[in-house]
Amino acid sequence: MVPRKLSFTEENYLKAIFILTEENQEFNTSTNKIAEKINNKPPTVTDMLRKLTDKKLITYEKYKKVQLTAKGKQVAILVIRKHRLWEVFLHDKLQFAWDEVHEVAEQLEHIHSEQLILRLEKFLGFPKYDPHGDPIPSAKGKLGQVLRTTLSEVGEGISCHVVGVKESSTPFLQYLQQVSVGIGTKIKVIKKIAFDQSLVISLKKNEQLTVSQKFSDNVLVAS
Amino acid sequence: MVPRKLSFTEENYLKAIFILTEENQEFNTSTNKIAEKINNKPPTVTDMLRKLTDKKLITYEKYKKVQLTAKGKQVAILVIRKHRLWEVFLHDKLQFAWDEVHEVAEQLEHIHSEQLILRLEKFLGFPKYDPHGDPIPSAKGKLGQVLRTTLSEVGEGISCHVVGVKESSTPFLQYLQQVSVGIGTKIKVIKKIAFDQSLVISLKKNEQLTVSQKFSDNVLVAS
DNA sequence: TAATTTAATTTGATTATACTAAAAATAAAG
DNA sequence: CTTTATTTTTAGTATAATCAAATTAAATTA
Repeated sequence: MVPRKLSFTEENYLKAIFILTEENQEFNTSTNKIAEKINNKPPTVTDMLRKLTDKKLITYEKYKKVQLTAKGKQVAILVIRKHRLWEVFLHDKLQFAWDEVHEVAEQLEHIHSEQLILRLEKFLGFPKYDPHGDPIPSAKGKLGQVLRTTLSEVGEGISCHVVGVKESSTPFLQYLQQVSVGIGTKIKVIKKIAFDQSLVISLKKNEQLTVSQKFSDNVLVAS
Repeated sequence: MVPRKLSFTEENYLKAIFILTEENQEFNTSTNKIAEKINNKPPTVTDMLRKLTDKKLITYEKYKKVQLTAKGKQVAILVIRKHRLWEVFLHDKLQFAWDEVHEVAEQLEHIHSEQLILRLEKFLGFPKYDPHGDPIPSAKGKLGQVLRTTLSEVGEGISCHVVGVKESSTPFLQYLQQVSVGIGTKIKVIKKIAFDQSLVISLKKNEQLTVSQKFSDNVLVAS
């Protein structure tokens, strides 16, 4: 079913191709985009594309676009599944801050062991989302919907909880910490100021806070 | 202090050299022994020994013996620390069987993140031994004493608990499972048969079992 | 559509990790 | 203390992943 074990590098290419096609809502992508994503030079990518084509993980002809095959897509999704489950582990169990989980998960996602991931998933209580609010694919490779919007799109009187941020600059993350907003924080939108799209929100009972549009545009929430 | 990040391969060589010198209670080891340990051919080892010498991780001159430097030893011990902590995680938290932890830990031991290991150790409650009964080195690289003997050395009337096995062949491990002996199993030595060194042992109350010398020589216990 | 710009590939090297076959050094045996 | 056997290294290749420089194909612009 799943092909023989792939190298870290091969897995990273497949993941990059998957992410590039997903985030641009397209079926395919190109050599240079992949090169930039992976921090490699285009000639390196060309070589790898040949190799992945031979292994039937992508479809590709030279000077043309790159597309994942069903098999390649499955591998990519499973790598993403591993990445996100490890992120949950690092955040929930080891108390890694939300913005520290990625780098380590980049390494952990390449550990080869189906059992490990099945058991990890169970240990974590079958989480549906990672600490950034991205959905965790199922063991069968089914990728859930992204159930989130920006805080700015939430209507008056509606409650939601924080699942991630769009921007991850240090000043923004520090500001969030300062006002005690993090993953899981419940927020109720009290009022929308029509003038500048500021929001009056309540965190806990009796605690209100006014935030700018720039703030609410960069906080990702789910209901 | 610690040199720049080493490759998986380099770390594996250092670990192999460390284990070979430790288990033979010597200061040094040889090309062929290393080759056998890591399932490579001698010429491959020679090349790597050159490289590790350049990096001042070992001392070595051609046709002579191999010895770890202080630096090399430290790296080796930290790899072993990571390996054993991951084994505890796999066994205690993910319910991996005792004989399934090794393979996955072989991969996990090469994840580079000091924070990860410090937090993992805390999460696991600062364990002193791995599921095989081997001591877990401290963050500073201090390696504890091995507090164990073989079951065959336990005197009549004395109780102990299983911390590991010497042999790990499938038939032996299956036999252990069959008689419900695993990590943590409490054993009391009832009688020693002088004739052939068989042991009569009790597991739970009212449950006695007679085992051969070959068996008791291969079960590791601590009091 | 011809000229130019951009994208992608080819060519030729490089580093890391392996191997086989042959040679050399050391150790063991007589 | 030679001869033989063992251990280890050299020499020459191989694969995977990477790059810079030069070339070719495709896309864009005039």
